[in-house]
Parts: sequence; structure tokens; C-alpha cells
Amino acid sequence: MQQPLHRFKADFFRALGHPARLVILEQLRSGEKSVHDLQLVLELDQSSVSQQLAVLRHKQMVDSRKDGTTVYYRVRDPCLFELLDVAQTIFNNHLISTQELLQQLSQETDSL
Amino acid sequence: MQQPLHRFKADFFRALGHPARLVILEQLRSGEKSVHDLQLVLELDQSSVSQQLAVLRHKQMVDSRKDGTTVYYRVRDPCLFELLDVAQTIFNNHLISTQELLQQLSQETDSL
DNA sequence: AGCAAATATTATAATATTTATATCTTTATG
DNA sequence: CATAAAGATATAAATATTATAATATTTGCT
Repeated sequence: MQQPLHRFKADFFRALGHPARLVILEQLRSGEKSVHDLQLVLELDQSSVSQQLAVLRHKQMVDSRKDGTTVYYRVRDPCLFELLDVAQTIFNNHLISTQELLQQLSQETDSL
Repeated sequence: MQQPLHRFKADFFRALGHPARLVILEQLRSGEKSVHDLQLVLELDQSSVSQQLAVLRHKQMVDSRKDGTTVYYRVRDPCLFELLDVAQTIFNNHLISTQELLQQLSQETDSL
């Protein structure tokens, strides 16, 4: 079971397992962004942003391009956005079923 | 940026960030499985399997059903498999581009 | 060369996760 | 009822991740 493939995949998902990194990837949907751009959106210090970008870089999720002193990041494989979309669908489904459950419960409470 | 939604999503991905949990989910593709079934595949002790299942349960990724003393698990939302498929596509793309890079490098080396 | 801006790296303390081990529950059966 | 089988939970030690602060590198400008 300890196949390296599963370890590799787990690493991939772990790279998505941080709010800041998710925000970064969402930001990159609309094209490349500089570290400074991201820093403004994330409201984090420069070092933290750089660190999170390093994680995404090491997991090969983003590529960077240097222009003068500024570095622009972009996602490497657009499929990644597809993945985030499917995840979003799962969250929505989950919210809906939770909502339905609550509604059901409140109805049952009403009829007591 | 510290929106709870992104925290929630990150938690979701973190739940996928462990090889054993990925194997469990892959196993559940073909329908529900008992803890014991999973234990055999994972080659882990009962407690570890139960622990990993607890993580998936808490993140609402799986549901369980008890029949006698055995507990059967299944994934809650089939969309999850879709997500794993997209992830697989990303890995494949990545392998292909790595391969192409290596090929290119070896060609350049040949022509020296 | 000297300095400032943009980004990266490193060190480290605080937290969180994993793993291993022991201890319960629950259910079935003699 | 005693015991075994299947799972779950509690907990402590080992690891890994995150946040924060300090330091380093690269580039452009004067």
C-alpha cells in the first residue's frame, strides 16, 4: 500500500490544504499575478506569501517568470481550476444536504 | 482573506492529504467496504484504519452503516471520485511534461 | 559603487498531524 | 453470563506544518 504514487498524490492534496494557498490559486485564475499583488489580497507579510508560493512551486503547481525585480506567478496546468471547481460542487452539495437536514429537523420539531 | 470558507476548503483538501486515506477512497469506488476489508488492503492495524476513517467521517466524506458487528463505509458524494479523476489527469499531464523535458534535454546533450 | 525595492531564504517557536499502544463499546455466540 | 470479534476512542511520543522575525539575494537607479 505504501506505493510512492499515493504518497505523491497525498502531497499534492496537502499543498492545497492551506487557506492562503487556495486564495493564491483563486487569484491566479484571472491570469498571472506578482508577489506584491498577492500580498495585497492576502493581507500577509511578504515573507509568508513567498513561503506559500514556494510550497506551490515545489509541488509544481505554479510557474514563475521574472521581469525586472518583480516575479509573476501563474498556474502550470489549467486542469487545476477544474479540480477547484469540482471541489466547489462538492461543498455546495454538502451545504444543500445540510440545509435539507436542518429543514427536516425543524419540521419535525414543529409537529411535536 | 481569513474567510472561514477558505479555511473550510483547506480542511477538505487536507483530509485528502494522506496516502492511506486516498487508498481508502479508491477502494470505496467499487462500493461499500468494511473496516476489515480496508485493513487487509492497507496492511495497517485496525486502530490506524479506524483513525483514518474517523478523519474522513468528520470531514463528511464518508458515511457508515452498521450490520451486526461490522461497519460498512461508503463515500457520501460521488463527485469525490470525479475530483480524484481530475487530480489523476493533472498527475498524468505532469508526468508527460516531465518526460518531454527529459527527452529534450537528452537530445540537446546528443548534439554537443 | 551605494542604495532601495521586490522577492527569497533561513531560523525558530507555536501548533497540528501522525503513529503506536492501550483501553473501551457493541454485538454475537457458546 | 463469559468470551471473542469488530470497531472506536484516548493518549502520549514522534513528526510535520505554520507563523513570525530576521537575513539574504537580485535588479534597477543615481
